[in-house]
Amino acid sequence: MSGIQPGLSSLPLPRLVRVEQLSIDLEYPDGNVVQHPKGATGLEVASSIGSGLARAAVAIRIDGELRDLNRAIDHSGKFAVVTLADADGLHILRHSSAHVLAQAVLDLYPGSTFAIGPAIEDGFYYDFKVAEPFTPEDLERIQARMEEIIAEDQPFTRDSADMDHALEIFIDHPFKREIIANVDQSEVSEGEDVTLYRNNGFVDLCRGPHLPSTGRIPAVKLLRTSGAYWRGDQARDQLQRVYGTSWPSKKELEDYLARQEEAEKRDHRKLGAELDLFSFPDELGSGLAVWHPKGGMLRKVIEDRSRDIHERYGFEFVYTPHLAKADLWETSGHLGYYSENMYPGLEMDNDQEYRVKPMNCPGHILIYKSRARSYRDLPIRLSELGAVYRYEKSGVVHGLLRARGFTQDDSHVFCTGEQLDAELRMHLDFVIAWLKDAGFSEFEADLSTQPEKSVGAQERWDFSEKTLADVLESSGIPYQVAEGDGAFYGPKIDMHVKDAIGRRWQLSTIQLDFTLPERFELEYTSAANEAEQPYMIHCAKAGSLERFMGVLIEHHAGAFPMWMAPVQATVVPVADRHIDYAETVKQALEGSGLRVEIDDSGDTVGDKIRTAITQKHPAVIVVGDNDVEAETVGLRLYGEEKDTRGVPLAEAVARLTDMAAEPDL
RNA sequence: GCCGGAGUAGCUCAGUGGUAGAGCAAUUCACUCGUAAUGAAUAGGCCAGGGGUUCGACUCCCCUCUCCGGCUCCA
Repeated sequence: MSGIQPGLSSLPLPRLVRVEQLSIDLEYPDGNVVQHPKGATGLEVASSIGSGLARAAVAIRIDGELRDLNRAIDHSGKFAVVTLADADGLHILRHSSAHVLAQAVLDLYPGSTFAIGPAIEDGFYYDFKVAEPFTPEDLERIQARMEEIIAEDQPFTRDSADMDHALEIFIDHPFKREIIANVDQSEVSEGEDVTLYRNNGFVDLCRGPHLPSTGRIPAVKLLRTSGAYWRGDQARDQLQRVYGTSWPSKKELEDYLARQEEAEKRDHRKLGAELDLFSFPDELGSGLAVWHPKGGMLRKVIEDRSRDIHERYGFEFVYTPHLAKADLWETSGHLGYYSENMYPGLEMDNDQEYRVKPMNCPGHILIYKSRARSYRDLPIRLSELGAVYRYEKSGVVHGLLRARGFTQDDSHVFCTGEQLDAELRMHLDFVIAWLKDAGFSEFEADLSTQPEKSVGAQERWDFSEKTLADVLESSGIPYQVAEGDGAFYGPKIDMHVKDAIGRRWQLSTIQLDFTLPERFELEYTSAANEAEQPYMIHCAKAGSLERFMGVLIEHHAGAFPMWMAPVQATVVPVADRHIDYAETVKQALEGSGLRVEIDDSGDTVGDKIRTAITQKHPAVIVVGDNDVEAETVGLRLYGEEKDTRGVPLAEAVARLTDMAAEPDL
């Protein structure tokens, strides 16, 4: 591949210092001032201000609008050179890479046709309809052809066509014709019905901008293929999608691939097996997990924490069965609109059908309804670690993140309209406290509002949405409004966290529900002695314990904060004669509530330490002759390469106990 | 559910139309060791399950199950 050299991201960008009638001066951070004539093309500008920038420049921004580098700039001088170091530059790089991909595929597979090929986060893809699905060998062939096209450094040129001409150009490409037919005329410039980009005979429908030429792609790699529906619609053609990534330098490509590998190492399914936390035995069925003792301890710690914090926030604990009569699910409406996700009914002798619960709400509602409620009873806050079963489609099951059986840390609050604001504030506090304690520090919320089809009184929607927005606003948590993205039964806040390697996960959800109180005819008696319908808030702070723990495993890469680690310390006796003392040490630690194991295998010290570190135990305590005599230990903490020897036992216990303390409630 | 890939020892993976292999883990023995792998020996398999082709199938074909990567879905 030819083109740009590494290190461009450090290039100094000029600032505009003077605009006169005939010229523009740009001053570089190093004080160098360069002049060039007004009305020059972006390419000329870039050339006139230094060869480094000329090589780095991929586009130009004029008055905020991105343009191809080789199109003339305007005469205002309000422009900025865009390089691959910019987000816009990267986007252009990836979009241009997608064009090269399409060009390569159309070259190599005559008769194939292409659909869309956008830049996406970290890369790009292109969708094709081909006679045979791509194989891994095809991917290599396509990559090789792409590299040829890049080596040929074909210039990208912009062109436009009227509708009829464009339809003619893409006569053999029905997906393109469909796009052309749907072009929104309000979005194209005057005189150009559609814009096209050409390079060396290849032409694609595109708004641009593009790199000046194919040779400006420094590093590109195809990653995988998959099926994808045309326009995301299951009922339409299934196309072959090719994913790839491209970067400003080979180094950055390699770094990206290394990050992907790092993410793979954190995969909770892999760590779950390595750390002996859980498994998904075939014998149970897809999406059904068993928790092994280590994972079970981790889960117990999290469940205990969940109960403690629920109690602190004023929730009461309830228990509801896993089965209920079909009638209940009829009343709740689940059989009407959720039955695809429900396990089939169990027929009983007396003709009674039972269903396994996919949600906990109806059970909690029955508790509410078990007696008449007064406004004096509200708010009622019920919570349960409730196991639910949902028949997820076979292709979507994904370890703990998408299982068929899972446990929600579910709660339902029933309150009056006046109480809604305070309740929602409490929920948001709760959720943030919970997530922070688990080790997350970056949060983003989505506020999803009323969709087109919805149920419930409009005034309730308006009031609730406003309250949710107020609560979010005063919390200071960054959020975005997902207009129309709410459930049909109510608006909601979804809380996302960023993990240690920057991925975004949705965990907590706080949802209003206007339909269940209606369907179950929930009431309370107001101060005015009138029957009122309560507001109902669903909330899961972790989401599901399984999913939460899956995310935790990936976030911490299996090295949990000490308070949740299933084994907090491993005691390693140097030789068999030290086992008695190791036992003493273990008991001392256990006396302070620590979870401790002794490695009394016949392995060498080095081997035992290796095992403990591989298992990511927070502390390794080595005891030998010196320690027995002096009542000391050798202490080595996870992540530290050096140990500390001769630590008095009492001090080690105190230190570790301190380190293992749960965050304050 | 859809498209593609895969399923061989507990794990990671070789392998071939002619009766199955390695490393790690396990077990046993020796070693008793001071901070990331002590040595030797042993054992371990219905090659995911079922059907077919063949003199012969782990290998080729079909079906099922499970997993992986995506798509779609996650009222």
